[in-house]
Amino acid sequence: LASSLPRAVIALDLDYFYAQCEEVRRPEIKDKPVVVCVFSGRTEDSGAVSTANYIARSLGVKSGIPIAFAKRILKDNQDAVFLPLDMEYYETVSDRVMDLVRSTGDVFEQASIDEAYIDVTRKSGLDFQKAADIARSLKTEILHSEKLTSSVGVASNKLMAKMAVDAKKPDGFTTILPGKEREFLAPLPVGKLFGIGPKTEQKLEPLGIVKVGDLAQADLKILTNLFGRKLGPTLREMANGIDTSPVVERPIEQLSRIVTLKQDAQVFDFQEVIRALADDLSEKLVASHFTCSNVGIIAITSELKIRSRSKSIGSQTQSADEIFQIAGALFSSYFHELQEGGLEKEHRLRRVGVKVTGLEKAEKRGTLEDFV
DNA sequence: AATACCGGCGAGT
DNA sequence: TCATACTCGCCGGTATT
Repeated sequence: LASSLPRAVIALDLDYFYAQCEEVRRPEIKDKPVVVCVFSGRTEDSGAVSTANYIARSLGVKSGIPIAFAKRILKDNQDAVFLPLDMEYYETVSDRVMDLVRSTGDVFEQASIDEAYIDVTRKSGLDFQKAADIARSLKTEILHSEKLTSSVGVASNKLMAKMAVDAKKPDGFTTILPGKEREFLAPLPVGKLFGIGPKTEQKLEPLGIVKVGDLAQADLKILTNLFGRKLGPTLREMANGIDTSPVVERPIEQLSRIVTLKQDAQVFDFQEVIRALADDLSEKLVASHFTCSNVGIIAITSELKIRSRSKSIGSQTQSADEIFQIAGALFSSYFHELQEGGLEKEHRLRRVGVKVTGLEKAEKRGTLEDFV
């Protein structure tokens, strides 16, 4: 009953995307280490590395490390280039590429700014040679139109297509034929399976589950006890190369904005910051014709603990004032909670954010002229 | 008992 | 060493019906 019909799925991943976008607009940096940074503005080099090109990666610079650390690694490399994130530009490039990808498949699903899946079951007639040809020409088209290299994976479902993409990059091309899924996965360390991170890996290790092949045969009861009634069984399915989730273009379901404060604040004057975040979110909602029914706040403490509070509102809104009112109230009550709890330490906040969920497409409203 | 909501955690780009 | 800005999904607990 749970079996899904045979499919041909392509996963596409634009290589080291932000850094490659920077290389495209400034070709002279192509043979240098390029590091795209999110400067938090606390000090000169505070912040984290978002993406680096492969020259920088080969020297040890990777996503998530502090900018100061990256600079130390590259201190003897006089031609290393550190650039600030320019999301607007990357989004513009991404939108053009995604239009191309969308038009290549029967069904399209964008997974992130630089990743997408397409179902090509119909277009390929389930002939994997044909599916691979489609993937190959998509790669070529992206290279010609945008000068961007990409990696692709062709397989029988989204999970396996993703595992295929990850098998070889940059500029990779990997096909996993139907029936060869378990053979491909079995020798990999469990941590390489998409969805299994450090925490899950640590929980599996004491059970002697270190390879995906081990997980594929693990006891269902043990997995269910450890990971819950949904996730436990799913993990074993994944390890067997099974993934019935369809390729579907899904509307966005949440939006958030978060900033790092100039300094950790005990009782910070949040009015201004939260106002700005709320305005930004409202603008984004209006521009994308969405409304939201839930407003939340995010607080990251000095100890990097994440705290959140949220509130459903009875109706759909996209008003900056309303979002700001609710976010402000949530911060107020959060502070009161902390004071009553006497958690002095937790008072210090490093980053604060606002989040809206319960997104729905806004009814197309008449323009002002319709009313006068 | 089923469903909805909430806050925390984990994973990924 | 210092530690961004997002998005999505699941879990357990609690409230609502």
